[in-house]
Amino acid sequence: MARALTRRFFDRDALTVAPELLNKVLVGNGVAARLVEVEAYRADIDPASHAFGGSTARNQTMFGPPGRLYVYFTYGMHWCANVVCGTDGVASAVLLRAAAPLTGLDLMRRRRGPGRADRELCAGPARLTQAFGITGTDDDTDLTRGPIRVLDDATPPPDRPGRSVRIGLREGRGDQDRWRWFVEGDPNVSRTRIR
DNA sequence: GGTGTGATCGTA
DNA sequence: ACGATCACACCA
Repeated sequence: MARALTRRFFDRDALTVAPELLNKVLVGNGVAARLVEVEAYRADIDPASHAFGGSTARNQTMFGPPGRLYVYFTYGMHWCANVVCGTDGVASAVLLRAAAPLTGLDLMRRRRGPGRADRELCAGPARLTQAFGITGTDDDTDLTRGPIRVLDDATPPPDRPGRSVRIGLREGRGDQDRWRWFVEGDPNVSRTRIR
């Protein structure tokens, strides 16, 4: 029996929430997948965060209540989805980077393009949103109540999750930045190209 | 397995 | 000008 995560779950530091999101189930728009890779972003100490420079029209959602989707458009063609966290007074979020498809694989394949291997459906932040049909219209929707939710089906996060620096960033790297967590050995973890 | 490059446009 | 990316070409 699966329960939707409540606002209380997200009302904590993104660095605490991120590893606990591993193995939770993202469900909505006719599909479901188990989260296997996430990254934390924190505007106060994090030059890589979209909110590092303060509030703008684009990053507004990150300054709002926890448990909402922050969806942004990037590279002129891709959408990426985050869960807003509640770190007090700090715009923070967890980027959903990859998931293992559970149900609705036909629908995912229809959205992603025919002939995709199962492991290519949700292995990457923009692939995941495409497989789920998530776009800018889903920005600021409530993940604890809305059509898209995160479920706890009593599968615990890994005891020893994989951990690394974040992917694709030029800013915000350092010894303190090992804010990417993933399920070690899962074939749906995204290809990691660190620049 | 890996690396290199073009696509494409909102944001700062 | 560049990006919290992807797909495909090509090499190994």
